Amino acid sequence: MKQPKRVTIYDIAKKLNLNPSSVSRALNNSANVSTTTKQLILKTAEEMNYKVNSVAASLRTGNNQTIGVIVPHINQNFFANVIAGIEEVTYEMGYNLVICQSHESAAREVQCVNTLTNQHVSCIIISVSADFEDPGHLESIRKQGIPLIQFDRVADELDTMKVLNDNESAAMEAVCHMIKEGYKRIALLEGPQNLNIFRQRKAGYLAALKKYDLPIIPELIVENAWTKELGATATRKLLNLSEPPDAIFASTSDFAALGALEVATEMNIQVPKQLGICGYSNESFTEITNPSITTIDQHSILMGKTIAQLYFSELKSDVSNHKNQIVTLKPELIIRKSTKRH
Amino acid sequence: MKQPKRVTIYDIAKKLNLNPSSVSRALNNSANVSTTTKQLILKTAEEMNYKVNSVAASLRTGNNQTIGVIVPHINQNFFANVIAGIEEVTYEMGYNLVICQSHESAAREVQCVNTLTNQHVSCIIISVSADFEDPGHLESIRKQGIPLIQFDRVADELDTMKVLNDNESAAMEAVCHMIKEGYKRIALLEGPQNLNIFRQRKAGYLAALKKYDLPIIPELIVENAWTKELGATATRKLLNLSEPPDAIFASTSDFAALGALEVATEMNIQVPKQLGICGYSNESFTEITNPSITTIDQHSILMGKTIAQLYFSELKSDVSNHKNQIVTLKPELIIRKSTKRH
DNA sequence: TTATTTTAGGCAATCGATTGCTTTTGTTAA
DNA sequence: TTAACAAAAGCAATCGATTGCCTAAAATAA
Repeated sequence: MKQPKRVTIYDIAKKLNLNPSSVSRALNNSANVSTTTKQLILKTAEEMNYKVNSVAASLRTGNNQTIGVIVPHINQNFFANVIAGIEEVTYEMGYNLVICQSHESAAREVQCVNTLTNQHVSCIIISVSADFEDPGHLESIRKQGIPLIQFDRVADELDTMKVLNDNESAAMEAVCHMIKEGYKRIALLEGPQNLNIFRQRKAGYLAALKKYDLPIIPELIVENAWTKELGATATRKLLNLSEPPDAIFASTSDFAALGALEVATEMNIQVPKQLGICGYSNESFTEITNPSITTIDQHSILMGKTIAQLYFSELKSDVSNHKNQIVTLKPELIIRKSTKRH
Repeated sequence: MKQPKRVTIYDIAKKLNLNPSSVSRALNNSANVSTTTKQLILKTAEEMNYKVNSVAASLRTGNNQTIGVIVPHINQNFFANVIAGIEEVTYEMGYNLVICQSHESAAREVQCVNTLTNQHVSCIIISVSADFEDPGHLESIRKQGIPLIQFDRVADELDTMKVLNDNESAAMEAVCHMIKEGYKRIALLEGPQNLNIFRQRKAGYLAALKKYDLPIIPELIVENAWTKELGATATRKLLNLSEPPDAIFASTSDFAALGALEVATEMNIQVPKQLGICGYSNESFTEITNPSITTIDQHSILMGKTIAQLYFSELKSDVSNHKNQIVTLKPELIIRKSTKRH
């Protein structure tokens, strides 16, 4: 492919018999250029269709106004919304986003981190992959001196900026709501416990049981029921127990809740009368299932905005010895028909 | 924020008493470095935690292995999936994506184009915003010598690479299917006609009517029914006509179809018996509504992959006078309950 | 052993914008 | 008219990696 040579400040300088430095100053509207020549330069730049080469500018200034984002999948509602929220703020500040997907693979996550650090991005925002174990690559980000913000799924032990959801209290609230609705044998579909969010949701579930003096029944706690299919399988198993649960808290996702609902419908078990179902994430479909599914909204767009704002506020406050801020957002329980017994 | 100085090839060269050029060659595994020193350099680079500065490399080589993507919203299923598809291929090739949202605003789209061209991205991939009118900014991309790929929503008149959906034939197929199911007064919810995709879908609708010798009834064609709310409003209006339609083709989106379904349910009109409904896009919820909604799948991930592959194939074929390739994908009609009368 | 060819590595320019410092020009005050 | 100062513009180094060209050293051939 042909690459026509692009106009540089040297071309403008030569044409006007000026020095490139003056052209640069004029374009950046900085001091020491007379108004007349500034006008002239701007006009000529326009005429010659000049576009700044921000790669060169980045190299010189060491600041590339780019933020890297690493998420498991961009085509998942939650992450897509978080990114949209981040972008809303960064765009206003003239920053760009470079987006990478880890595809839930730690190995690929490491590669993403490398590409971003090589690019000298101004900041890296990450939500770690499902098989995350070793935070070595995250530490290397800090070693490079690049600000790091973890969100949602984080390496707890790492001292970085964080934007979190209060999963524990949200889960607790959800389970308490179910208990108040009269459910007594509440099953839990849990996610991989190496991820903080799933540990917290489980903790919330246990706390709610404890609060109401309900027993913890191990056979009602099902590991790794993350997808619709796994949720369905787990539900089928649960409902075939000699003492089946009267409610299911799909702490992993709304998809698992949907799987549960489909199995219940298929087995002719009435929701919410015979079985209560609560999901997690407020996916758009939860509103339109029959019955609609009670779930937890994570305010994903707000989360994105919060993340970006955190970065810019840190950027301004150049106090050298400050603590890494942790912001926790409160998710919201959305009560719908799938748990309304009364 | 503190920015510890990063290790450069000069640091490595100094430490080993070598020339930076040798370090560069060793790191790039190019010729003219002995195996011994190459090993030594790689080992030292590793030890010193060296990371290439790809900004500097980009400036020198003029190739930054970055592709810019501009879409209206990244948190819309179709676009999120297309991007995921693009990323799948570009990642393999060692390219990065810079993603921008136009938020359906032409003005903002122009700004996105500017940021991307300033960054000298290797390619720009775009699906234009809803209020798109003037392709000036797209032409400027070509003037800068940056390859441009338009997809889905495109400026027809502009000679660029394109990846399209065959909206017309898909819409025609959908409407023919409805006619075969016995629907006779089929309404159309249409989108902004400045966008090619909506013009094509309308054309498909008209072609189907023509094929079966059905009359075109202007009062059954509703403009700008794009969202769930607008779809609902339009449906309410349609169903209150003296001669209401017996089917609705929501060519704008599944959301409009969902709005239609909700209004029908609310008015106690049976779907599909009294009213057939067909959407567009195969959003995940269409499968789980009651009844499930007939729709058109656009193979969005495949589209993304196709776009990326198109870029790389063009990159290889450096024939200087070639035509801009146009790839058209065939969407797939997904027949569900909302149109199955028989 | 000498001549010739490879191979390894060094030198220095380059990509394009930015910026501290110096010089020139212009303006004002003495 | 000249000195003093400010404003405007020029000079040149810099950011870090890459690469064409050149030289020195090593390997091979004569």
